[in-house]
Amino acid sequence: MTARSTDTKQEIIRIGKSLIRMYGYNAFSYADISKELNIKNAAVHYHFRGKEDLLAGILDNYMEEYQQLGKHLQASSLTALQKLEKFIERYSTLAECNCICIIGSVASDYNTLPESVKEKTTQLIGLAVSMIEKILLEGKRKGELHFEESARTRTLLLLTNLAAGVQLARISGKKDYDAIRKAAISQLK
Amino acid sequence: MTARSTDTKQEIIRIGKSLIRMYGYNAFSYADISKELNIKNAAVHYHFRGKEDLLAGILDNYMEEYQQLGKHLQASSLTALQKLEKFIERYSTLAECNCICIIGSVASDYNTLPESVKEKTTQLIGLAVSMIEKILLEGKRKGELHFEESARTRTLLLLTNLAAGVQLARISGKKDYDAIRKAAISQLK
DNA sequence: GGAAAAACTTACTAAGTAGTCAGTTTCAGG
DNA sequence: CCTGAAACTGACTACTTAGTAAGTTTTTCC
Repeated sequence: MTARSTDTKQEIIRIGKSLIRMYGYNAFSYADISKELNIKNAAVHYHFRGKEDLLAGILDNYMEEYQQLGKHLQASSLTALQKLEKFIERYSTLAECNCICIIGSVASDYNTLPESVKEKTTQLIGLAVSMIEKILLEGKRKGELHFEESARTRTLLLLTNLAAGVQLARISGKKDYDAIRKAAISQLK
Repeated sequence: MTARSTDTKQEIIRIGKSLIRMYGYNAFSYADISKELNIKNAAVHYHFRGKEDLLAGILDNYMEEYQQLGKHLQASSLTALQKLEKFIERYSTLAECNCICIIGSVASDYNTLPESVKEKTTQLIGLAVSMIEKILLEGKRKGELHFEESARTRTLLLLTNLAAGVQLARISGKKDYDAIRKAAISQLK
């Protein structure tokens, strides 16, 4: 909104995060960002030399977000199930605004991403997986959650249900996402 | 390869199908197709007036493919589990060539697709879902497969595991896809 | 208040995009 | 063999893209 503010860089990332989940890496442009911020596209280039630098910034931001969420959940007094539901809530929010998750977005566009950021996508997924894995293990230990496969495999099953669930929700509607969400949770109880 | 052949139109669709699963709708161009076929981009426009017509052709082709597969499986003497594995095999092939499935591809790019083809994506997913649903129902009836949720919900769980599974495989490797595949099948036994 | 650094604009480039149209080649059928 | 339709080429357009360079405004801090 207000140009020439000290947090333009953060605003660019904020809008970039939204655009990449809404349209994907190849379908948004510097013009989309500069228009929304009422600045010129050269100003965006001032903060992020190239599109791959912007993508790197966006991914770094998501990693901080995930790490913060992980710490927050770990320090909380919630049950494992409640922690899991807190995480899943993020996806429910996405399903409501026709967005897909950042993981599904970069995974879909992976073959077109600049080499310099591919490694970051691996790290991001690693963060998300280990966060869920910890919650599942805690839940199993405390007898709150039940599953037979390894915690990692269970994590992958849940994460793919959610990631593709919000993708599907765009086309076949939010009801399908809700069915997936409920079934995925009840499988773990 | 050979230009001026009578099946240029089919060749365009063949290459388009590959490109859309490899890079997504927004990341391939008429130039990619014309180069591979050694023809000019105007020739591609001769067969498909615009990119949205090409996408429509690609989706129609996938629908035929699914319908044919559905009939073929129904007429076969395979067990429900074997039918399911035949379907899942398609995804394993995708995971090996860094491709994602057409459903995940159009779902990821959905917000950027021309309005005229959005309906077709709904139909395509409907076809895939009902095909798997039938197999699951048959398996349950014959006592070969076991699940508590509705067949449709079970179908959605499986389809999302597979669709996001091949997406994830691009980044974190094929091992994760294999773990998902095995777990998803054994859940139904 | 003045200098230096940060933030931004103006004005541009080069490349790639889908798409058009007039003309040429190829091919099938009478 | 000739004609007409189908398939394709050559040469273009209008537009969008990421990206750059030089100059201007704003902010910070001594």
